[in-house]
Amino acid sequence: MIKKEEVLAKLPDLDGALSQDQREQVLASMQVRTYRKNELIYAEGDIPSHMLCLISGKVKIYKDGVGGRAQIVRVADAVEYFGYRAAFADENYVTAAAAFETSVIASIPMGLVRQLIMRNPQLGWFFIKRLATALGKSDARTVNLTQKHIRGRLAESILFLKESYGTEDDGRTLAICPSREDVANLSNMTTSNAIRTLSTFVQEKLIFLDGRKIKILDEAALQKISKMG
Amino acid sequence: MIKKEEVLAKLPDLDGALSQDQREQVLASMQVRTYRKNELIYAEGDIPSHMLCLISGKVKIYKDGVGGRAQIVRVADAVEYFGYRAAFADENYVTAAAAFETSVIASIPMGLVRQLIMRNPQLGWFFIKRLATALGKSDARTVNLTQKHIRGRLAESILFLKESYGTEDDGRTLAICPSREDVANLSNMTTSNAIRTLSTFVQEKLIFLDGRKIKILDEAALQKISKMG
DNA sequence: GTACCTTTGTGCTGTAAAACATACGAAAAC
DNA sequence: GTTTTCGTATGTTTTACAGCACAAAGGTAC
Repeated sequence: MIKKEEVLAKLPDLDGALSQDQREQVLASMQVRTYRKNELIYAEGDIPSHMLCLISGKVKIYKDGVGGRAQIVRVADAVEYFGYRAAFADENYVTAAAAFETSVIASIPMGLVRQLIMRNPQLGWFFIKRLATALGKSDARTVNLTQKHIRGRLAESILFLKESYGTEDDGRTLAICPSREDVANLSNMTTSNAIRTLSTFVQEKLIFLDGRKIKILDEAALQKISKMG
Repeated sequence: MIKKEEVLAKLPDLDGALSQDQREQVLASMQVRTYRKNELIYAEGDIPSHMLCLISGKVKIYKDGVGGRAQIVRVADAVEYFGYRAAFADENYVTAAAAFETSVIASIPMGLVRQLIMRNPQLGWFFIKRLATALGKSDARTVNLTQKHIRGRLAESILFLKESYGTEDDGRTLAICPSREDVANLSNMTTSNAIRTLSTFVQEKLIFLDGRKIKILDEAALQKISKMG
């Protein structure tokens, strides 16, 4: 069982935007839950009643496309807010979210978030910045996934995972251990091709694989492959 | 020459968020310019000093990808604000914008926009909603462009153009006349394939072509093709 | 332990779409 | 008025990749 007090210490204060009073309001109405590995956090079509905050763990946000193939569109790392886009756009969720690994997530009623934004322009600015950044990334992703060839997409995904989740102490082994299917869903390819192309990367000494662990051996080369397409 | 007074009448007041005072501030610092067909409005890497408002005309926002192939990521129709994402995200432009056809565009200094948002939460909310909606569309676009086959992508683009720009009085002829290259850049395909696939759509009586004019003959079928992939 | 299932790895085949080639009419440049 | 350029159109070739099929390895249940 996670105690709210423990979360309290970790909860980011939305870019310093909240007053002590508002902060307490948020804490009072906040719920905390733990999700197991691969557990669904919300599904496509769900009503986005709460904003979520990833206290610890890792989360993938994905869309199911044609023929059941999933595409991971975003990921969240601790500590980070997520799951608010649909509510702001006045839509139901068009994506689903699931835990990459065991994750602790706090939820805050969207109604309260809206109230706070209306009283606190700095908080509004916080979300404007986050949304604008995410939109830029999404646009870049659209072009990368459509125009790059399979090797370029895989190289990009590996760098994306390093960027998003960081590395272990050696600075080269990715902090996340995704299944081959997750890699495929990030890179817009079939699992077969993710496995195959990872293998050729190993042969070319670009990466080293140990089960699901991915160690980057030649980042410069990966960047080149990613850039060239 | 366009007079500011004419623009004034058309300028949307940002969802009714502005006070009369703020409105006048905007008008005082606003610049208006006309862009010719295909003229560049801003380029990738430019510094986004101004927010833009499309008073009349049509605009495409696109990214140049691998091998000089462009991908249209968004379009703007009159009257609509655009070109603010990069400034909000504190980045230089990662996209370029050009006029589909002759367009009149007003520009407002981003500094003023930021000031107004900080004083006016409702204005912040206006942009949060717009950004959140755009992000949802961008995510959907990512999946559609990557997973659908060429016919599905083309069908989707035709419906997207109808959605975005509407039709002539007959309710079936698209209000925009894009070049085959524009269609290709919307649909993530080569110009050759855009031409070829448009031709087969004509043969199948789904659409009728008259130069660059596109008339939708069987919207239900197009929707089915778009959905199936 | 055995049985079962999931994940991973590899080879083969068919095909969608890019690349290439070529042609033609219309607009633009001279 | 001629030439050049550009947009459109269509046929052919090549290739990257998805879709199997199948085997091995690792987990989990009993």
